[in-house]
Amino acid sequence: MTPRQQRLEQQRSDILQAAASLIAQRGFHGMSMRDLAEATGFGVSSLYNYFASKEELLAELQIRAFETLIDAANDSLKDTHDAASRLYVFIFNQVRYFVDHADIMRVLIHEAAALPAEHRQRVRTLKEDYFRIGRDAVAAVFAEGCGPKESARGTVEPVALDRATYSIFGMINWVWAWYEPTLHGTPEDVARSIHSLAVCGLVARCPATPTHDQLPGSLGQRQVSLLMNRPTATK
Amino acid sequence: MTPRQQRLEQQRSDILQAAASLIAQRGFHGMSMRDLAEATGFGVSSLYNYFASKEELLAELQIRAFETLIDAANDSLKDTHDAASRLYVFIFNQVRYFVDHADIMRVLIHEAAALPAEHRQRVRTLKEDYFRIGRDAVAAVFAEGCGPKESARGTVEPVALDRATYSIFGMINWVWAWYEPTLHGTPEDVARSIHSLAVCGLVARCPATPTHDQLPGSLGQRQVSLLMNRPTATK
DNA sequence: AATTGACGAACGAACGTTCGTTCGCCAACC
DNA sequence: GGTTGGCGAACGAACGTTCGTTCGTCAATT
Repeated sequence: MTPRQQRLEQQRSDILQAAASLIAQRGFHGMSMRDLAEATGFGVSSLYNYFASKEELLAELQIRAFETLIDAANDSLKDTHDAASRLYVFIFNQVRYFVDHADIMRVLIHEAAALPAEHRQRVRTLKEDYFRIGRDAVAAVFAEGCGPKESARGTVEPVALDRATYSIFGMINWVWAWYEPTLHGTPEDVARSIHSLAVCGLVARCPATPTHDQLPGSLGQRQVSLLMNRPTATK
Repeated sequence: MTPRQQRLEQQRSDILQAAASLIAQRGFHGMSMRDLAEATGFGVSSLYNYFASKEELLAELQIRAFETLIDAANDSLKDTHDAASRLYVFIFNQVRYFVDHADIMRVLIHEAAALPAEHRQRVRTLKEDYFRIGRDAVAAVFAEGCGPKESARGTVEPVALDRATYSIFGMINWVWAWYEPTLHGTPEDVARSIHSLAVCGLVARCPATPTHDQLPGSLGQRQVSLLMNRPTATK
């Protein structure tokens, strides 16, 4: 990659990052290209040297973010094998992504509908891929059970599995709406709370569940790449 | 209330309902007053006979909706006393509201930031009221435990309680993003899945928890008033 | 019972502003 | 010296809002 292309790519990333921040605050329709120009230091028209249109910009933002998130999840999961821990890793991966890139995550959650029809399908596919990863992790916990042998095993009704998976996604995704580092503990605390709720609920004591001490709590050491660096760019 | 005022109130409600639908689809900034005029059959300028501005309209929409939701929750809870059932009732109340008024709920979740500063405080207060209702229900389950006596009782760390409550809200609030009646079962199914996850988690068996058969499953018979009827107007 | 007049409710047209986007031109770099 | 990346100016369209006006309705006055 020539330095020329590198510079271009860097500035595309900067613009996307600024756009994410503005869109997170005001919504896609609430951000104007003039706002974005001011935030990036470019002139309005210069932005069109990097993105064909405002909608293309949104599409690229969402696609990159989802791909980064999916890759990070796969990467985190590849060394963990027992069901409960895998679920924790999955949860923590996304919570961490949230905390590091709150703006982007907010855009991902809010502005799917603002995409032009052509790009919507691509994002939907990515979203389904991501959902499947989460659902597999949930299904494994379901199937394995947490108790020694007395707990129920086997398959679950698919619809119920979907509902449970969506609910767990809900816990994670909702983090953007409330999490304040100074008030609500570390990202690890949040991930543990969610994981504990998902596996054991509010009240149950689930003896065979790995204590959270045993879980890969320092997962965060491998820093997720800056949002906009595609996986190929990080190695 | 004169028929004159009644008619006016009715049309205000109609406009708000139409606005909710449009805002749910396109976001607040994505809906123009011309869109709203077309959807309601009014001329653009006539809308200003009912609302002072676009922002006032959003504020009124959110305030009415929250008040309706809070009243419905309090109403549903007043006859239920054991902790687990109260949590179920709370969950189901909101899930039902979701299913009946998906548009409004979506606006409630997405467009809080689009409010002018003056109205934001009012909505925030309502939101905090509602949060407290949910947190009390969660705290009671926490404190009471579900098992006979071997389960832990007593108070929980407040921060952990908040995290758990927010997570449960997350499950409920995320319903808007995925629930499709033809795919995912009845609203009762959804509420039961969430309640089960909240109380018992994915795998634990929690003997003393009331089976869902015993829970007020037919809560839905008392239909929540149409969104826009303020509590004072329903009696 | 007919006339009047005040008023609520609707409208189309137009306001000034801001929107996303395009164009032509200029400076800097290979 | 051509290519790239930058800009201000300008575009038509759409934005939220206001304005002057009209047209029923209905109570009070004749």
